[in-house]
Amino acid sequence: MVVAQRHTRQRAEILELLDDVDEFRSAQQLHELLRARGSGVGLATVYRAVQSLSENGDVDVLRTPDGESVYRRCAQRSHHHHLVCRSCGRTVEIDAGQAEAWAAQVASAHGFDDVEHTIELLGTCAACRAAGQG
Amino acid sequence: MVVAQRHTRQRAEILELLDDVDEFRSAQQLHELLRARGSGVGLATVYRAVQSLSENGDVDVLRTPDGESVYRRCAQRSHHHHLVCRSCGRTVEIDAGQAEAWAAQVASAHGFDDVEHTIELLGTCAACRAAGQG
DNA sequence: GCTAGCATTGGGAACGACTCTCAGGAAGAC
DNA sequence: GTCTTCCTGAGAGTCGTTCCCAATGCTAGC
Repeated sequence: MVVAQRHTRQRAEILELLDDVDEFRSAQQLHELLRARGSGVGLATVYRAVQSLSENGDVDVLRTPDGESVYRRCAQRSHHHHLVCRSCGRTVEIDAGQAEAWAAQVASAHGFDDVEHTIELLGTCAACRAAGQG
Repeated sequence: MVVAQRHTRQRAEILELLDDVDEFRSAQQLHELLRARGSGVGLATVYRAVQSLSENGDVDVLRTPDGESVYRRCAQRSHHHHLVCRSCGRTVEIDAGQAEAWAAQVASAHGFDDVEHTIELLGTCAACRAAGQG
């Protein structure tokens, strides 16, 4: 049976916040932002929400180098990858067709099946580079 | 001044263990394996060792989906990627020239500089597939 | 609108990976 | 052998995340 996803104020607030924010944010950051907006949503609830949202494919999850999970509501619901600015967090959604073809080919060359891939790009965007040099 | 890396029994044991093991292992697993071998190396020491080894490029680090860092001594010291069997952990080191060219090109198309990339492949190897089907 | 049933919530405790602290020990220079 | 300095190990601490459970509040049925 399908699990009934109840519509609650908390979940709505979290979704609304995710729509307002363009960068990847951790659950803790989202929690703080909600508090700053005057919402009393609990941390555990934020964790539960982003988890179920990511399971449904409504938000994308990334792992930061220090092991924190960060979440973002992406324009594309289909499979894609991210090019993230290490300085300002600006995120570009990229189609990874070429890299995926490569991944599939490499995998089959080594006799591997059911291959998933992790492909993320981290760089410095033009604006931050200009700001850094100026 | 260059930091002097002292040669200790513990570090030697950890390196030796890493040479014996072909799959990616977490610090905790390495610690257990050392204990099983009768070595009294402490967990903190294992963490310190793998950290400094990975900083020197002597071991490769990966993050498991559940946020654990896993380490492996690779044949190639130069930059490469991994194709890992999700079932038995068998690891193939792959040259990622093509994917890297793609990454660099995508990045520059969006005005990004100094791009690092994370590219890892996870699949089921031929042996495990055969075993699973049999 | 009221009620019952049940998923959701929230606060705090628990958990797991990892790091820090600090006193004792060992490696390397002389 | 002695001395200096770095390394070690046990346990406490940190931090992100999940669990627990009583209270809350959706939702459906009336």
